Amino acid sequence: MYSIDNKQFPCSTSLTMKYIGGKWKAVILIHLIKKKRYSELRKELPMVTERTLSLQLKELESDGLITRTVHTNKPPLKVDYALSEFGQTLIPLLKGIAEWGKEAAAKSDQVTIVPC
Amino acid sequence: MYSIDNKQFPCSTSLTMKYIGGKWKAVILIHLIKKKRYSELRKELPMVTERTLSLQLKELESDGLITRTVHTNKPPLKVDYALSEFGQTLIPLLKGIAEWGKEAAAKSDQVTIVPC
DNA sequence: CAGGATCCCCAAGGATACTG
DNA sequence: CAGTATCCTTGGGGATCCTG
Repeated sequence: MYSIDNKQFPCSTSLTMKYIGGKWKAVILIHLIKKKRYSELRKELPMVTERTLSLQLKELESDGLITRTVHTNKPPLKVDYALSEFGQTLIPLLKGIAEWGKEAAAKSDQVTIVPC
Repeated sequence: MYSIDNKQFPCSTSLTMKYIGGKWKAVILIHLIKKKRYSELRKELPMVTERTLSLQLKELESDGLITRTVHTNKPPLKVDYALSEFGQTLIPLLKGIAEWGKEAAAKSDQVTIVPC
């Protein structure tokens, strides 16, 4: 049994899901395997709304998975996001998740592949 | 871009999360690596409420990840749940998720390990 | 025994407009 | 450029009781 900030997680699986669960966290993390500007991230993830993206980034940062670096403080701002050392330990898992999705799409007849 | 039942998934990662995301799906799946009776599952997962467990099991079944087998139709019923062939392809990933959680708990100073 | 039915609530997430 | 602020919707999940 694990606990973070007085919230309980009954097993290691649920603990991992606290970090990468939710609708977009894993997607954002996998895009941050390469360090990226906020605006680049937005362009790559148009399906995630501004508000949600920035909330998720904050959570990921406070969870210690990513780092946020501000390069100028006079507008226009430049902000980089990247995986922290801790976040980098997730890379194999993230790649596994993406890979399984691809294979599942190929196998399952419930999934259809559509052009963007 | 993928689509299931008219819902859009922009990348393979989000597709995987559709299957194992949510608060309990991965936890339930990992417990079903060994075939199990409904009542056994309930005992092992006391933190998941009845309603949620049965809803999640239904979803997992309709997603094709698990199979449900009824052994008697006169009460008392006996029902087994197990990973389907498709669901079994998730096993390495599920183990990876559980494993990362353990290591994260050991490393992170935000996580505390508490007795049940 | 293995769930379904009901009621409820909160938090995740969406849309849009605005700002240091 | 990189976010906040505000408002709103929805559905995931909890608690409890009931049933084939």
